[in-house]
Amino acid sequence: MATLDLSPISDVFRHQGYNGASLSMIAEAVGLKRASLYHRFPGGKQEMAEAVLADVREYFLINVVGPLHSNESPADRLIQAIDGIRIFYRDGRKSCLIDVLSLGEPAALFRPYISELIAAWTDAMTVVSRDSGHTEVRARQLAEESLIRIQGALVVSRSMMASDVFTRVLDSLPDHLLA
Amino acid sequence: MATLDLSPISDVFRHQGYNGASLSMIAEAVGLKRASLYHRFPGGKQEMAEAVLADVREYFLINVVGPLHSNESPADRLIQAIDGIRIFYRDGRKSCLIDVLSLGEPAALFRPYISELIAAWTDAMTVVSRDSGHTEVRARQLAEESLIRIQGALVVSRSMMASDVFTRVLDSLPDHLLA
DNA sequence: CCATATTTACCGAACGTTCGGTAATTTGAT
DNA sequence: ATCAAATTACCGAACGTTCGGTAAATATGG
Repeated sequence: MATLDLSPISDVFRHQGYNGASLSMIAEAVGLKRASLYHRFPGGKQEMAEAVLADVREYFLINVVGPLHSNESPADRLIQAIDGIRIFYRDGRKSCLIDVLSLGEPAALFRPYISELIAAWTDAMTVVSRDSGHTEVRARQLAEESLIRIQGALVVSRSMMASDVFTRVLDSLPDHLLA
Repeated sequence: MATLDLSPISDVFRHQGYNGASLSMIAEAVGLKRASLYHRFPGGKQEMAEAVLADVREYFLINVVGPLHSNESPADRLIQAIDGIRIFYRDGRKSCLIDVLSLGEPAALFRPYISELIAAWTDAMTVVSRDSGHTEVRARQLAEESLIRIQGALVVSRSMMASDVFTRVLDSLPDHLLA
């Protein structure tokens, strides 16, 4: 059986975007020939991207959204979630699929997946912020703001090749999000 | 003669990314045949992107950086700059070349241009923040933070197709940046 | 008429995808 | 446990299309 490891494919999409990610790159990344990819993904490139998105979704539910909903203290929950985020983005060295897959005409194919991902993430941050003492409305504002800062930090640190920008934003999250 | 209008090319790059922007798309956008582009841009696709970046740079220097350095009040300066930003990004409906051109392997070609653009922008916001009463160090922090929030808002509002996210961030800029 | 601008026609390479076929593995009946 | 049958995994070669780019021919304006 040996279900294929999706993270090399994820890396290609995150680094190249959807259009920029060629099947040759993907095949080389997973150690298969181009044709063999169609055994694992009969739906072709689009199915590969969808599989990667599902994989990312699972990671986020387990390592970010899950911790944010636990019954520990808001501060502890947020610390765990931040760790999950930091690891996922490799300290800001890896781009975000939300960013990268929302470009060009292929974006339409993934909008539903991406919207759901953003919603789950924002909701979870809203919960931990509210639990720390903020009103529901304020908590939602702060959660949205946090998502924006994370995405912005990823763009800026990538375009300047300075990953400390991302690290700094992550470290400041508790102060921004919690009462 | 009639020097070519670069904004259609800019739009293609911003919507599709560098890899995703094909010469066919660009040719159609400017109303020329593919081959004719090589009369205007002997350097090919890369020269087109560089020309667009130079065009963007000029816009920013005139409509964003310039106003931020004027001798009006910091609040008035910032308002003018925000207008320049809002128009440039069409209320968040258009992506940022800084984001889009820092993806994939072609990113290396544009890193110098992009770094300079970011530096000029950040410096200008630092000036207006310092002039409003903040210390140099704090002003620089806030300027960097503002750039991050703008870039993040562009990503989020694009991926959710909700341009109000971007508008809200722009409107909140004076409160964040000025003392 | 001349030069510049634009076009048509074309190139090799890479694209995503399909297909026929071959190892390798799993299954099922003995 | 054995061995043929069936299934799974993978590959090489080729498909038609589009890519970025070039050369030769035509159109346009001074």
